[in-house]
Amino acid sequence: MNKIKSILAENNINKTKFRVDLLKLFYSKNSLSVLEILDYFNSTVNKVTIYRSLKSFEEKCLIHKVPDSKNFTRYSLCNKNECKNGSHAHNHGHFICYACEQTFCLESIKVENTNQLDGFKVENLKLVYEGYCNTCINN
Amino acid sequence: MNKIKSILAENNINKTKFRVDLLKLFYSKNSLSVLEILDYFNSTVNKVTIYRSLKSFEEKCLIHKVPDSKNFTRYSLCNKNECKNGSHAHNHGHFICYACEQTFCLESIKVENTNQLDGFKVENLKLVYEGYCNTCINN
DNA sequence: TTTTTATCCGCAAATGGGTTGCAATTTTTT
DNA sequence: AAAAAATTGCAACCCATTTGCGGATAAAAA
Repeated sequence: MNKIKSILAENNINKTKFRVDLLKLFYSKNSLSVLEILDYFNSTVNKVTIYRSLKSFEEKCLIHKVPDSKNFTRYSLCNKNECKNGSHAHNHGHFICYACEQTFCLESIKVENTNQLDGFKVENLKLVYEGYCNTCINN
Repeated sequence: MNKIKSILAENNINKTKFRVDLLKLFYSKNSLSVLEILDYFNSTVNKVTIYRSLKSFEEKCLIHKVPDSKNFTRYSLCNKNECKNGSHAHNHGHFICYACEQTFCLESIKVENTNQLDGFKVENLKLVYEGYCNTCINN
């Protein structure tokens, strides 16, 4: 997939084998944790490299952090309309599956922080649905 | 405050000086982290004791975990109407202040998971507001 | 109130996600 | 091809949280 390499190039990220494979992987998954990445590459890559690659991708708005069932670091691909110029405004809800522990971005659920709260100045709102995804229900 | 001791007694928790003081402290704060508790007691209590007391309180439905700005462990007093018999159903929203990093339970914001989502079976919904609390705005 | 039993406590050490320093390797630039 | 910049792996570290265990304390039984 040449698209992957051009994305890296556009964002001034070196096209090393690992980073190309990692970005490719993100295009095939809803979200990824460090451990899942480590497993996918069969520990042929150092975890420090993973952390640094994720940080780099995040700074270039390729991926953004998503809530995780265990509060670990987990990322999903950014939506180009939402995240730009190093600023992540992923104003959509998320779904966490109790069974597979996967996190899904709910692009259709737009989060508007219009709510006024007595005693508070609201600047942001986070919406996280939990339950079971269809894949887990039908397995 | 005799109320504190009777609550501990009802829940089969030993009324040690520390646990009485800790529960009392919860009645005077919106929420507490382990570090805040450690500071309050001027490190006269071992942090392991704090972790174990919190765990015990949580199991007895005296306190429940609340979201924290840094993903640390943070607890607030339970609402007797919501949490019972070791099961926590704190179905209300939360507010996290960017400045003081305090978490507030929004008892008035009831969270109903009525939303149907295509491809998912929703069992729970979490709502976290972020911004600035009045105390921080007016200081 | 003494004995017994169940809890609770502190200390030390371990666990585990995430980070940092640094030297070696690879990619990009010139 | 050489120099400059980015990436990698290794070891060590940081820090929140957990676990094992012996000793202390509180509650229950006698």
